[in-house]
Amino acid sequence: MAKRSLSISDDQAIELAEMFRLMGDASRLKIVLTCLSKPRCVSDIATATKLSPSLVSHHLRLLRAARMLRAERQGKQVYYGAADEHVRCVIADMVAHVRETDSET
Amino acid sequence: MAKRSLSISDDQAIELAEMFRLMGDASRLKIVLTCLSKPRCVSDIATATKLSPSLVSHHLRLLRAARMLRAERQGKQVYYGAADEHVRCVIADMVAHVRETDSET
DNA sequence: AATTCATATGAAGTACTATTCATATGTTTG
DNA sequence: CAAACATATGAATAGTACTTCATATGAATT
Repeated sequence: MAKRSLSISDDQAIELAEMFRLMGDASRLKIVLTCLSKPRCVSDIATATKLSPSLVSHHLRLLRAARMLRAERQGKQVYYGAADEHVRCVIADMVAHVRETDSET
Repeated sequence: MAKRSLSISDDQAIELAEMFRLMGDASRLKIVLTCLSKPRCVSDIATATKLSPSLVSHHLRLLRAARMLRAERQGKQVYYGAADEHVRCVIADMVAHVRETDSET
């Protein structure tokens, strides 16, 4: 494996930052984590995160627009889950990494 | 290794989100990436990122406060680098992951 | 010690974003 | 079809954050 280069273009930086920015809000982060392991409907996400359904819906729209989450209607409910396996992995890994770092000290 | 649980406390979510938030700005992300592989002085970071020294300094203060970067004075210059090996790894991995995802499509 | 270079700090303005409340859309059930 | 439920959307507000410009601090050199 070659030495990792960390230089990126301006466009890449902006795109990358956008993904981080979405995770950079506690409400959104909790929402993402809630429906990452398995799809969850909006009201369940709201209950689990203790956020209002309206607020959850607003955030879900952003996460959906960024292709991080994917929506699927089932009757009255709409289920949200990771957009794809890769997204799931990336996010799970990021969280795991940061939690490791956090629990050291 | 047990099945990864992704549930986190409110405090953890806030702390985690704070780290993501810092990476969620293109200017800051570029700054971090610039001085991650080896310590760089402020003016070099400014040149590399095409940002004003003043702006770079402002952002460096935030990154330093969050213990992501570490400052060391050498004469007139102040060199900034990863606060520790773990931080370097976490950030490099996050970037690598996201770049993989990005280059697929 | 005065000047010059490098970095830091402070104030100000502009823009953005999270949240709430009210309302609308869409779906099922009686 | 009406009522009830789930989700989505829109407007308004309040708090925050990025950036710039001016200025200050700190270090080296002559």
